[in-house]
Amino acid sequence: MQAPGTEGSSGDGGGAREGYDPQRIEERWQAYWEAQGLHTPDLAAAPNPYYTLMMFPYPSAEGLHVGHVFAFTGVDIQGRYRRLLGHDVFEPFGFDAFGIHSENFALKMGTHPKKLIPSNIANFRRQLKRWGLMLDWSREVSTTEPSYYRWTQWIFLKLYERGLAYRGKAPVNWCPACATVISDEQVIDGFCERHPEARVERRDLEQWFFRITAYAQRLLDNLSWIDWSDTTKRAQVNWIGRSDGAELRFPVANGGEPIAVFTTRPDTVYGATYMVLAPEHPRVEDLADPARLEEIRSYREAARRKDTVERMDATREKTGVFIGAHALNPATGLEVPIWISDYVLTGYGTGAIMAVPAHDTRDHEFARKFGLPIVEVIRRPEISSEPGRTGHAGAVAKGGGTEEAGGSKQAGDAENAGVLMAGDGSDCWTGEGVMANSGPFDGRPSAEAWQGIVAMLGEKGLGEPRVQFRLRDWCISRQRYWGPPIPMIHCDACGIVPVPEGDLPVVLPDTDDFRPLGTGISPLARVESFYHVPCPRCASPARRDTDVSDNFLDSAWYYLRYPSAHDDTQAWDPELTRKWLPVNFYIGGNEHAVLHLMYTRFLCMALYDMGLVPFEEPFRRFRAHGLLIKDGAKISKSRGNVIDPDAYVRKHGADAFRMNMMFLGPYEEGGDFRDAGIVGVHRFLERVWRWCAEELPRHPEGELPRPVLIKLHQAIRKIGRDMENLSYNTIVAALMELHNTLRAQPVRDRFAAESFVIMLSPLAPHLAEEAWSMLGNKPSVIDARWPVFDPALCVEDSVEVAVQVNGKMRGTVTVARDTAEDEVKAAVLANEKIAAHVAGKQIRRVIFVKNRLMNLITG
RNA sequence: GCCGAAGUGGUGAAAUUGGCAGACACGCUGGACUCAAAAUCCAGUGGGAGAUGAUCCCGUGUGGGUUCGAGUCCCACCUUCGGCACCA
Repeated sequence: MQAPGTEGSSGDGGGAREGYDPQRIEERWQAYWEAQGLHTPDLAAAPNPYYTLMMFPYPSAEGLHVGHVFAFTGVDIQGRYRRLLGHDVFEPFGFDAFGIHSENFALKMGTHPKKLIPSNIANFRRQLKRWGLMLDWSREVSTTEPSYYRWTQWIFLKLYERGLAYRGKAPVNWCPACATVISDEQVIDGFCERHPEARVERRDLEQWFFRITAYAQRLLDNLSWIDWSDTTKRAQVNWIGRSDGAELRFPVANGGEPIAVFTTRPDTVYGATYMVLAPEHPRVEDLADPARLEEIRSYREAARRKDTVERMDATREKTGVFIGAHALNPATGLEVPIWISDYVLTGYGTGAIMAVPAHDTRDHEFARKFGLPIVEVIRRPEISSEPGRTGHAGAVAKGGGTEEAGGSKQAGDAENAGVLMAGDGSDCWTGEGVMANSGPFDGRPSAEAWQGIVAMLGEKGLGEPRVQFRLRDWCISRQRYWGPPIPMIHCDACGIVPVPEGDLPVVLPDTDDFRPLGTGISPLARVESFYHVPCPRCASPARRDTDVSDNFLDSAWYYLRYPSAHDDTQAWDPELTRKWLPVNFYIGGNEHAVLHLMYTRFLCMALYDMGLVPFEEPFRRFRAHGLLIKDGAKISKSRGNVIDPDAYVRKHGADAFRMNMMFLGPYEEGGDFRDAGIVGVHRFLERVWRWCAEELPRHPEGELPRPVLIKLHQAIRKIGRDMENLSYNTIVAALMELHNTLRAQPVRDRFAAESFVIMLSPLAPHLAEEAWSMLGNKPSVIDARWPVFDPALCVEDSVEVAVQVNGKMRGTVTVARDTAEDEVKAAVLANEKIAAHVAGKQIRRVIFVKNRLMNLITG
């Protein structure tokens, strides 16, 4: 194909419209890029690999929305910038087409998802091409292709071999709207991530889990060195939730195994006046007084029925039942009653706690309600010793006073007995202090006693330090249809048997009967031809697992597949993987901080441990882009504030649309989408076009004045720096500023014009390509090199020095750069207006910052 | 409650180490061109005072502080947003 050339400027193309015509320019160059294969690197031969990645979407029927344009453009700019720096850039794309979203849509339309996906994908591809993204379409992947999910299943088998996939019965999250179990990460404040109205229920079901908790410490440790957005890392730190504490064991009063608790405050053990077990704790029935069993069982039943929202509500009144048994406080040796209450969670720590009502607000509330003893063991430090805190402490006292009126009398009685009963919540001190009522530890700082107490109990075999993580294992099975079948077979004789690798893929059967019933049994359990299978081990009739795996497993390894997209002998080619991975730069939304991004890191570490990949972190650099909202609300179909990108592209062109997105504000902060600025960007591009098409050709070639040259080199330096920091909004501003300056010059300077066009090209690739040709270059500008600035030309010859008198701005003086203090002072005093401010006063002191400021202090 | 980010003109925003607050745009006002409009171009545009001007005062959420000098640093508070949260 012939290069489109500069017909726009020659004006001889019959019917060519006057002026900047984005539609025509953009479509022409897109066709050229595609025909030339400019976005398809030779992965095996490329000497200088650079892998940029955007989060692949699920191909919905609505098409891509502005949030996608915003996210993808930010990645594309990086890709184009790296290419101009001389890298071989690989920027692939694919489709996350499995999952509940696609399936629900298909159910709504009464069609099979398989039938809907191809047209949706075609529409996505059309949009993405129209936006001018530098995507390598030759290596597109779709997670629903058996050639892809074969390897998803293979990964499942690898994890199983390694003991990282296991089947377990546990209370799991059941979303009634999804009609399947979901993972902890998909539960947001007790509601389903996908259905903000659906309260998540707890169900006891046998499920497949991935042992992500085995990697908790490594997932945490590596955060210290990976180059990721801080916000994302912090979200992961919170989610992993490491607590440093101790496991303490409380002997049972009438014999039997001691009860273990986890606590972060072993220093308060002398104040543990009772114990609480989770209602589901396995020892409850053994320990309980048989006379109380009925009451206990009904409490357990009530707790079981509560959904996640209720159970997580920390404000609701404490409930509980005494089980009629006692344990011995391992420090004091005193008998303490054992209760059950649903404020203690099963599945965290040991599912049991020691209750220290004097120093834990929850235990305090519980003790107050049930009249349990409260013993102070840590003296609160004197508030008055900290001057800055008076106001704060006053507010607390006031708040406490209004809450509980009857508290003070009890406190008085208790004090007589040598025990302090707290009058209200403010008397429950949860901070550090000096030990009291704690035997040999009295008088010592609590922070110090912490270790001593653990050591003392350790000697008696009743405790030791322990680290606890909040992170739970990843529940991977889904009772739905549209996903990769879990490659496992259940045999009555052999138990669970993995599908032999050679039999992969386990193909998802075609069926029109895929509606989920919400019974906890997958739709695949209704497809006999699917689940009837001989046991691979003993050949007797067996049954396939009828669940499918979580959609997030599909996306946890897609980045490994792109370079090897066409390899049907292995999931990824080791050679290409070593060469192109880890991904150099990944950009995506922070809503995936603990979902996709955590799962992907876990899986990568596991694959690394198995020797299947040569790195344990998948993404060298990750940046979270901001969330794009509209009128202060999240963009969503249900809110009816969806923005159609195609309409903007039709009206202003892809270049203006891309650039406007980047001009909205800081890329990593996101913000409100508004189209008010797009006309400004459009006007700017129009001026650039006119400059290259009409103005520059009229100007004589010549040298730019030195100040303009300095501006140019400063702009090159700034834009390069901003590219590294993703400060796209200031790049747009800098380009506009530079263009305003260059355009005012009546000469044509080749370096300046080309530098400008090259720096414009990552943001507005089509116009830049057109301009590149109009400047007399051969396409493509993609193959140009980023301009290099001259540091000597980045500093002005003369500078404006700000002049202050007593710290107030009184004017400026212009002097040669690096002029010494005396000379500047002379210039300042020669300035009448400034001199007027010091007239008749003595200059006591002069503050001078070279090239910037002079501040005269008078007496 | 814990952890973190942010608060700047009418609007989106900018501002190396503390050193001329408001770059770049949008919008608005006035002007040029036009029969007229659109488009384009030029000028102005934080608030107040000053007859206009020179000039002066105020101004980066609130209140203090450090400093010759604070949008930037410190302390306290208010508001908004994000993560975690009956996690022991």
